[in-house]
Amino acid sequence: MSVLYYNAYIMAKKQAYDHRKIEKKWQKKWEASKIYKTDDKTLKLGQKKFYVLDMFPYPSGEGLHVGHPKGYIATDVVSRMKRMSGYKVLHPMGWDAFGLPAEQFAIKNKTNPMIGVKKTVARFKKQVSIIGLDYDWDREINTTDPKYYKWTQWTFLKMLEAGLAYESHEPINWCPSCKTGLANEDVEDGKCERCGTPVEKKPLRQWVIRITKYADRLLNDLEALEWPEPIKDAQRNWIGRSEGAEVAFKTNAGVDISVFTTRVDTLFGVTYVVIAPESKLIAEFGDNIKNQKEVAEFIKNTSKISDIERTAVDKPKNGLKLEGVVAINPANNEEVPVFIADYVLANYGTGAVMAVPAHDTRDYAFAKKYDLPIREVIQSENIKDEKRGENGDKKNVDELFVDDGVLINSSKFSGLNSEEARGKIAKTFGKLVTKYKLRDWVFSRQRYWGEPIPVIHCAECGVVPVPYKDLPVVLPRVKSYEPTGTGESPLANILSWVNVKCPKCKGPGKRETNTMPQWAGSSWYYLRYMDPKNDKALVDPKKEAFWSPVDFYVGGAEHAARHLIYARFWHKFLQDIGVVKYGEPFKKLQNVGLIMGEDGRKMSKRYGNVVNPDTIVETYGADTLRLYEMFMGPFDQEITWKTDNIIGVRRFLEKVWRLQERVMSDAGAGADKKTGGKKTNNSGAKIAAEGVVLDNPTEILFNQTIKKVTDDISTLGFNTAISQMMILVNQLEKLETIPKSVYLTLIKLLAPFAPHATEELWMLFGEKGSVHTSGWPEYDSSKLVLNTITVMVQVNGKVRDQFSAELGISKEEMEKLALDSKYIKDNFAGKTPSRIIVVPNKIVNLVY
RNA sequence: GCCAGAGUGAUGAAAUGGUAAACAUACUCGACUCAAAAUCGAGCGCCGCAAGGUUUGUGGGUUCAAGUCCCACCUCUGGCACCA
Repeated sequence: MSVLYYNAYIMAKKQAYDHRKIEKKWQKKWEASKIYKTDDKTLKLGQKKFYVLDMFPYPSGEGLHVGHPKGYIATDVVSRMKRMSGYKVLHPMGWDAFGLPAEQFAIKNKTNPMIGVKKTVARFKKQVSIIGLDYDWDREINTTDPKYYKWTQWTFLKMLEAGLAYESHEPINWCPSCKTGLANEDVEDGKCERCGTPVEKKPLRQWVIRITKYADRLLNDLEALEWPEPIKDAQRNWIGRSEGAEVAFKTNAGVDISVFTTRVDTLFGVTYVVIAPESKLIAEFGDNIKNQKEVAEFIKNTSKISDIERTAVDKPKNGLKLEGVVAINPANNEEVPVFIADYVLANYGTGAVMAVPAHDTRDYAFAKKYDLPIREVIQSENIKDEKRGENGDKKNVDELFVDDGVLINSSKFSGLNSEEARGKIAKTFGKLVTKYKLRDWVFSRQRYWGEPIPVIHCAECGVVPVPYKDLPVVLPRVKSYEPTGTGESPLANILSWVNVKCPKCKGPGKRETNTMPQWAGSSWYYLRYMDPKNDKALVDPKKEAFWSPVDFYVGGAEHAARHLIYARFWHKFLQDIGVVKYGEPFKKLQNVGLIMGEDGRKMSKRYGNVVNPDTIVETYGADTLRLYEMFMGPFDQEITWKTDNIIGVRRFLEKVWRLQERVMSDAGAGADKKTGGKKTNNSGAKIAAEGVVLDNPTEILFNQTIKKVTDDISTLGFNTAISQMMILVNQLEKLETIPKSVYLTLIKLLAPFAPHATEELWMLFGEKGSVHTSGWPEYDSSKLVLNTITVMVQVNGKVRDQFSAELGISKEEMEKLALDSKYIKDNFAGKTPSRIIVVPNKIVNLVY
């Protein structure tokens, strides 16, 4: 049915469920009565608390599409259910608003980004509000608020004090289009994550955070987290721990080349050594290098090509021999040549590798290209000698074998397997070490719209932190937000801001003009919600102790290796300096599956497939939108939006609405308080006096529904929770009368999903207060199974017949009834089964 | 290449090793209606008029019993990737 048509239909049904009136009314009332406000005047440790958090959004100018609120609705359902269950609930919302999108908007419109952010926040908030989410808006935060970023800067200074923040001049990832340096995490496939431009290497002074110091803790503490395994794996992968060995190769230049390898068992197979073109060793070799000119040229050419070209896997490896330099393999004292090559990375391991072409794909390709010797030192345990030349001569063997195996040609280590050999060889010729792929966090951006890094450069004193009392260092207004592209941020042009006195010597100083990356503010925002107005501390320790950790965190999987790593790191640092108690910020994490456009592509303006939630709310209602997004499919799964399918949950809500006409007082409940004036007829009064009870099958279904909805919300099986309620409603529809207590229980179960309609019905039945602060229903565990059961008769595991019986029927009785069944009599008369398996109350399997 | 996840009707999907396809959409037929919509009723994996048979990516295995557990393979999705 078309949206237009449905509109007309709604208009015609004035008597019926009118979501427009109901939803606006209750949103206003809730706002006025502040029923969702989190009261933290009294916080007792041990009190039932639940902190449920959405990854806060970046309020972009485009506004919401229908996919954005999916996660918010889920946390809303959980938060409402927990509130009804008697928990003290914290469910806040805020804005992550520093960074490029807001800045680009500012450049385009020549307005201060603060103004742009205000506008987009207002729009965003309005869109979120009409969905009826139960946020405590008194706790709203914004990362661009100086009162907020004061504490982001404060933490940076603490890191500086702790030696975790340092200045570096190493070449970093540089996006020539965004004109800023990027962290490793901001580079995807060698391209800028933001704009897709291939990233270049650029030597630049920058602030870097020593996140690598936390690598092992970040890795080990993953174990205890209730996070989806794929996300944990992504983090493990990103941290990339490898156990290996460092071995020093002496050179004729008097400088050792230290190499890192995970395959020290192949040490006897080294036929050359390769160092990264950026390696400092090259300078240290000095005049020993005879082909200086070519080397300089090679280095220059390598630095020019972008990372994306350089790291393409199938790209031929380029290298150059350092003439005049030889390294000595400590294992056999053999002299081997030294190369520089683009396939060796300067910032991993030691920036130098020992090349074993017989047992490493890259070394093999390089050796083939430059015609270098290949020496086999590992043999497969399975394959015998068949692949090798006559007389055991392995000199010209060019077979590539990369697995573990048995050592050959390795003096006294020959015959050991790879694993044993690694330990022994490392001990003899080097040392065991652990390396991580994780890189230190490049923390400077040469852009305007970010938190100023609170340090002052003084010619006399060097880097001087801004005194804590002078925080925040407020981002000044500028005329132009354009990045300069020179490696300086636009802030450098505001001399009145830049030029300050050195806090130490009172001499002339200059403010740092780099700003922090977008991920800074979001690394600790969940702590600020606990205590949003505190000007004396990042968070009050008592409040932190009460609310931490976040019990349930919901957001997109794309943050696996960025926000979620940065936040964990930041938190651990705050733990180390005593600001927070626990080592992990987010106890349980759940990913939202994306909602795709009807054409199966990502929802985007570009494809014209964006569905706006406002339209859906206007046409079908917020409650319907909420139910639909929860009913679509498994929560964490990517799913295609289909406006046509919304009608199903809308029909369900209307059925629930209409059921109110059949509601009667329960047995013994006395006169009905009022059912909205609808049930005052004679028959109704009579039944009310006598009371209504459910028949056994419905009563069982009713209790099963309470159980299933309760369980499913906890395990995020929202879709099955809703279908269970649909089953109950379909059953209740068949009844003449419904006990009021049953109906009100249904309303409560539905309340987290459809808060407006249920609140209206709650009121219509004259119940006190709000359904959302009423208690969560409990089920009668003695009434979960039917008295009469259906037993299946199987032959060799295939269902052939069935019979009904009383619950609790004995095994013997079941067996007898099965043998008496028609199918068995017709087909197996007179035959005795070789085996009979009886599953109590369920199945009899006869094996013939 | 490495790591992880997923393959079930026309569609979204459901199923503690125990009746596969619940719930919902679409579709077909019927009731109501001058008519349409809404609503209600019936049907709806595949083969078959029916009785019945058969079905969870492919092939094997474990089990009385497999969508579910194990092995191999195919396909798709996501993450990582010259990380030594």
